[in-house]
Amino acid sequence: MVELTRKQREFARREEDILSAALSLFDGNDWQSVTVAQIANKAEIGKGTVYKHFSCKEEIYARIALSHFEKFREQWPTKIPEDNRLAAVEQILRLAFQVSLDDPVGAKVAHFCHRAEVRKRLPEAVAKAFEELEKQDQCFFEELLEAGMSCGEIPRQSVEELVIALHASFHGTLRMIWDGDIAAFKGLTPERFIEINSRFMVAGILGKRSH
Amino acid sequence: MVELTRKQREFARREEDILSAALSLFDGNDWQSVTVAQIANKAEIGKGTVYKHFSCKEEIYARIALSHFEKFREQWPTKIPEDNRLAAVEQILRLAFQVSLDDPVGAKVAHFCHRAEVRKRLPEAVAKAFEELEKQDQCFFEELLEAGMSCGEIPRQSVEELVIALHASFHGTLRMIWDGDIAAFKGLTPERFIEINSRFMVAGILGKRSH
DNA sequence: TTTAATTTGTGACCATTAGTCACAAAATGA
DNA sequence: TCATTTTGTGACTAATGGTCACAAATTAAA
Repeated sequence: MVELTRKQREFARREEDILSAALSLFDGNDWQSVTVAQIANKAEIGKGTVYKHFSCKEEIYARIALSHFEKFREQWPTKIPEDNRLAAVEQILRLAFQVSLDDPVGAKVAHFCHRAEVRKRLPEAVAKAFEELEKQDQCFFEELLEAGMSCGEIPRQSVEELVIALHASFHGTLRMIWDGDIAAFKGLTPERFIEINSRFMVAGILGKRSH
Repeated sequence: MVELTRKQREFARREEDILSAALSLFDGNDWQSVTVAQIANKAEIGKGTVYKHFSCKEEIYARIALSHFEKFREQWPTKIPEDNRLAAVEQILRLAFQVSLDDPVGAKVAHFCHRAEVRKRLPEAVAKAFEELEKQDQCFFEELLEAGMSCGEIPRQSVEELVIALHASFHGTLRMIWDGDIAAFKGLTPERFIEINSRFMVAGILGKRSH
């Protein structure tokens, strides 16, 4: 009985070893070119062993992404101020950006996992977990915006459309960072880039709609 | 003399054949998984011949991307109305989106070529051509926004920061389309997605800035 | 204890694919 | 007619994701 547990524990620990080896190797700029063999090497195990834990390379990505989402979830505010929903929206936006800056590897891998082609390759259960997490976040955000509009803090507009637009802006910001696009703007740091876009997003929420 | 020209013409025509074969194969969703062998096959030539025209696969991408930029450039407005710069900004924004919808393959390939990793692999001359085109577009856009602020149509703010934020929103919008991210929003067409984001971007230009 | 069954680890091996190269074919020029 | 240059080609190489037959270790049964 004790032996069985020990064996299971060691198996679980090996899985952690693989994930942390992957994490450390993904730290560079061209993380996508890290090979399974390199990960196995770093974790000091055979390549075949990796596939005893993960069905494919994408599942390693997915596990790192889910762990990133969890970090995000841990810092999610439990209580929303009743008197200033706009500030709450801005707070969550900035929190999301901050978490991405704090865990850059997890964030860029997570964003990579958004791609339809990647998702297709994931095991059913993992893909489901992704969808669930996203849906929850989105619902929460929608309710918050709705509440803000009800009490007049945010101009009345389609909540669904606003969420969609904020999504695009958010994704665009992070993807430009992870893909090295912001290098085109000389001397622009990720921090300042995020600051600029956070403010733009708030302006977009408050701005006059055409049509 | 005539013979030489004919040979050169045929060589050039073969290059076009390769590019158009690539274009037609990239039409599917997983265009990145199209192989050089498939392209050669479609163009009815040997694989080695492809490399007589292009130094690497990325250069094929780059050529398609440049041709896409050209299409964009052709429709670029020659004259900006002096009395309504905001409308002109919106017009160019929508033009950029429209060109991307009209030439989806070119657009997604062009966006892929933005990635730093891809650029690194391009021949010097091609990379230079990219940078040049982008710089020109950006300068033009900056001047337009500056003019709009001067005559009070657009709230006074940092032009540089505004351009950066619009970039992020624009990139995010298109990337979400090309990467299949908008499938998460049930029934959302690319057209409507773009419409929503165009309006959000205008709202962001006009909206109240915090700080 | 001994033996069978199950779990876990492994690297040689397979399939695929970007890119190379020695050579073939064709055109050009002397 | 023959040499030189240009262009075309597919077999070959290297790299990499993934598989599998087998080895080692653990557990269960006899």
